[in-house]
Amino acid sequence: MNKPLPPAYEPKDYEEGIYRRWEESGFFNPDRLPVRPDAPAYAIVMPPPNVTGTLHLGHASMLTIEDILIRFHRLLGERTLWLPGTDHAAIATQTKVEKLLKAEGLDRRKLGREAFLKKVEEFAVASHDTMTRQIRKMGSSCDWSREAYTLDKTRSQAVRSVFKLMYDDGLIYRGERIVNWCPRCHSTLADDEVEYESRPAILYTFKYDENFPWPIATTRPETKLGDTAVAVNPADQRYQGLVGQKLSADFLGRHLDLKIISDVQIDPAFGTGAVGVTPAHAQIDWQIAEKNGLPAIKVIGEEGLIRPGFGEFSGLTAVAARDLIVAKLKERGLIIKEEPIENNLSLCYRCGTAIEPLPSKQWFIDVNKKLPESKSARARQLAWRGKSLKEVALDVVKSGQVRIIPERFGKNYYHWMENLRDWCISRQIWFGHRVPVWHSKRGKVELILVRHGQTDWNKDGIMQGQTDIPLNGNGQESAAKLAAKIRDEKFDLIITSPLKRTSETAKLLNSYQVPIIEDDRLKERSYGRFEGLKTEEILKAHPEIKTFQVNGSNYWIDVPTAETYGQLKARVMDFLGEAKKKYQGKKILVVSHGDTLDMFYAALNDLPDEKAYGRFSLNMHLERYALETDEVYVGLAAPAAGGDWEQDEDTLDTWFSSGLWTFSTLANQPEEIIIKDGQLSINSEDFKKFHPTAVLETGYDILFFWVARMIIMTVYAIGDIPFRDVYLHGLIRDEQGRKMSKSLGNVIDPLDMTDKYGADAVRLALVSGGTPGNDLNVNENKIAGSRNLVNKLWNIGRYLLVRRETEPPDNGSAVSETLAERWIARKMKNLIESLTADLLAYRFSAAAETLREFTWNDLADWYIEASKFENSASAAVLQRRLGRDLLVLWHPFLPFVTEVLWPHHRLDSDSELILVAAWPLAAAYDQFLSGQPNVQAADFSLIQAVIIAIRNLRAENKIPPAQKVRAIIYSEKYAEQLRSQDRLILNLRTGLSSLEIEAGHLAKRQAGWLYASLSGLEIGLAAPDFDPAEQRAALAAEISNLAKRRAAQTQKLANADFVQRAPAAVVDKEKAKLAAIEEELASRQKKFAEQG
RNA sequence: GGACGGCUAGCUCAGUUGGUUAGAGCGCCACGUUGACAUCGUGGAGGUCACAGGUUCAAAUCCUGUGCCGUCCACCA
Repeated sequence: MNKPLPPAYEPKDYEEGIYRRWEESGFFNPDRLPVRPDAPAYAIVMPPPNVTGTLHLGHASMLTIEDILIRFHRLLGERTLWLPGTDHAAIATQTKVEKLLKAEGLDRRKLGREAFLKKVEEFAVASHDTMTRQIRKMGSSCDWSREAYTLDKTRSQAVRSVFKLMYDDGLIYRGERIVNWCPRCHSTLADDEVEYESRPAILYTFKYDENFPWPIATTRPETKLGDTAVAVNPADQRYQGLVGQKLSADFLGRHLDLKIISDVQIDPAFGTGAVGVTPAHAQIDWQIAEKNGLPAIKVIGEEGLIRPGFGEFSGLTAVAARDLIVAKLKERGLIIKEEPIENNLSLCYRCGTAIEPLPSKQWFIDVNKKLPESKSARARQLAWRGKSLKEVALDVVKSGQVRIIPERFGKNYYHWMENLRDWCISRQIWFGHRVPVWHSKRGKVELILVRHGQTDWNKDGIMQGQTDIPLNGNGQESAAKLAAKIRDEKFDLIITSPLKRTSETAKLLNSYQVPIIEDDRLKERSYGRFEGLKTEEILKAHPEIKTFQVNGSNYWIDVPTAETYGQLKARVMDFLGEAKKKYQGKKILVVSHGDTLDMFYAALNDLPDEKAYGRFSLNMHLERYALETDEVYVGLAAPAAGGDWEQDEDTLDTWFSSGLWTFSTLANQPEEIIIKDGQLSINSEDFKKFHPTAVLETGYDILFFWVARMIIMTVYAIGDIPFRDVYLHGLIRDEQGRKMSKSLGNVIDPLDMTDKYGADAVRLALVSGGTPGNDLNVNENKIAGSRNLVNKLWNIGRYLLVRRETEPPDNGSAVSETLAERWIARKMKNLIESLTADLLAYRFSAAAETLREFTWNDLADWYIEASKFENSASAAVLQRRLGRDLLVLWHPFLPFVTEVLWPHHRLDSDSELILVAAWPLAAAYDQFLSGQPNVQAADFSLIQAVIIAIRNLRAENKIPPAQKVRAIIYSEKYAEQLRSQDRLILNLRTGLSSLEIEAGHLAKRQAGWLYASLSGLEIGLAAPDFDPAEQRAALAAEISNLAKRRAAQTQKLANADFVQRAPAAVVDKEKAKLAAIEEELASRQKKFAEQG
């Protein structure tokens, strides 16, 4: 402790050791803090950084702000907890690892789920370790004993519990919806995970076919294969009267049934005013389709390729299909216009791949459903009964229970929340929380479909329908052949159409003699009076029958007097519905007919009917399906009932788990998370003490991603708010206000900076100049500037130590003897008060600024300088107090340097570590202010003014610093006061050889002297070499300036409106000002005249 | 298209409910070895508070409009 401190602070020599001492002290842990039993709790949960790599300046800024809050509240004596953690960041991490694998020539599918997850975990662990080291480097005083991870056991328990609760309350459902699909990630994305980028595109105006009445416009011709309607604006004159009609088109060989509908969302001015509606591949179209009961045809599949069933286009990428379609349309002269436009392309926010909107079966959280009545008292207080998640989440902010800082972001929050759609929470990636849903394997029905063999009517092209024709030899033979092939397959049951051709087939296929059930619903489509006729004769006689061709055969859409495809499909759906329930766990062979099986195909593959036509037309092939039953189990673990359950393949959106962060982190064991009375209950001391947390501090960029979701999830699960305040900091940008990014090469690595300038300097730079919600531009210079302040503080500390050793020990007097002491004591008292207020109000930059000003200007430049020339017995006590308090005030900002200095400055009653010192008391300075009440501390500013005036006079008149000069001050009013401080005036860089103070006015300016005037006093400096003309010119300039000010001031006071309407205090102030100006002006004018 | 933010000294930013001659840090200029600190000290220059109207006794501050920069949301079929 006694070894001398080096003249410059070297952060590297101390930081690691200091942090270690803090950690070893245990004081980061609120349980081990020496606080009063009734001390208020103060908790912040750290926004968990993603385990995707390393920390950037944004993290550093977050850590700094939170650490300032935490250290401040710890110094205030509160039971303070800062809970650290990391986020598994499902998609982000998986994408990162996939990239790394790609470099090794591997991909996740080659590895398989388990091996891949192992790789991801390895990566996550490594990056976790790097990051926690970096967090320590910044001096973060978080409680590592409570560290959490969004994917650890306790957090998993929370995730599953909340999922189950929401499922049981009907808030989580599974449904087929249009989702944002990333073909590269092979997963859905939430609405806010989609980014938009303006890209040039071509808007094609074209006709579906030559006969179609109007052209339509699109940038995505390939999706037009799935059009099911044409929409126009209801007000559009051009299409009046057409709405409601049905048209069909032959779009490059594909039959389209298009309904003409109207919708207000259609802009009549865009393109042709008519829009092809593609429900499966556009959000808006999906909504329009829902409103109008239109079918959705899925054209593009999960791989981003055109799905089977679209002829030559199938298997092409969307872009290749587009090119081909455009080329074909051109060939047929159907393209009317091609124009380049700027198109807003939606991209995956993680990998930048173009998003493909497509319908998919996913898990959703219903944000609009009314919540069941809650049993908890707190929940009733929130008045959420009968409200939706969305409404409650709005309510807690609108009512002020959760306060957003800065306030203006509240508006953004409301807007976002009000327009929130159901939240798609399932992802098709592997890394993350697996959806806690198990599907019953036992419940599965295996269906094998097969068509009957040939009959004579088949052979002759005669329409059979429900006419009962037996198999011919050919048919029997092929059935027997197939029977041999499937001889080893054990069916539980065969269900067949009762017609001969099918029941005979069924018998031939029944190698194991299982029961055969006949079912009328499996019969062929009825063709009524056309049965028994040759097909070409029918068509000749009835040209009105619509047909179209698939694979060389005609398919008939509307056949008079016969069963429609719709009716046939209904039979099939009915059969499937019953089979699902009746034949769980069974393997069933279904023997049926061409058209009927086509409808099976459509139903089982979720395809529109026309896509299925002809599927079973040619030979006896088998199609195998597993009928998914709806039997699911939702729970915290796999159901115990044996191995008949399979867990859902999907994982959860990473924000689902981080949405639970404030309370899931306050459980220490999975066992502490319990579902009770339809509410989640966290049975831990931590939860009772620290929830809701005091403040959530994070960047405004994740207000929606995270903050909003935490509010939704917590309000629901706990029936309480997650935090009282939300403090949103701005983003850290480079000096030109650009985002820091690797590609721009403008990234400042916080570690480089801490190495170079120390963590304290980096922290201070990240806080000063920043206001909530506003971005902050940072460059290295700023950090260097902060380092200078740190060094200044270091040297103030050193100087006070030197003083203590050389000065006589204190006399115990706590009453300030000198004016400078009373002045600085008053300043310090005010500082403590304003700093405390600033920190409580999250005004970090203002607080740092105030502190800096006090430290550098008031304390170092004035008080310490003054004290060098004062012989005061009270100095020792005051300086100990000042030194001690200064360090504590700076500690939240500059934890390291203050801790290094602390042992030298702490009082005997203080703790050994500044980490747990007591926040300064403003009242402690009253004792220093109590003596000599007739002298005001403010009078020190007179001395300052005199000193500055002398320095000015010298500098302006170029008197070399080395040249000592005589000085005389004339003053009626202040003579006594000035005399008491003459040592300061003589010594504080004024360069005086002697000082006389005369109680009276300067009678006449002398040649060889320089003069300066202040209100109520005159200063003269002996300058024999100086030209009096210059002095006179300076005086003249001063007079003119004063005269101008007097004129303005007089005018102001002459204004009757001002005098009448302005508050009296303001008017008085202005009057006093005028008087002062006039007095000064008069004295200058007098002098000017005398000199003349 | 909607919303929000910014525009104050060369640069980065303060400026609380309207009320001294609009501030700080960095940078710049000049000078400088007073018992801690050149990562320092002293002094200085530098501003039509984006623009145009308005309200008011009084506007950087409140209102309206415009421009530029930035961000978010919606969305382009």
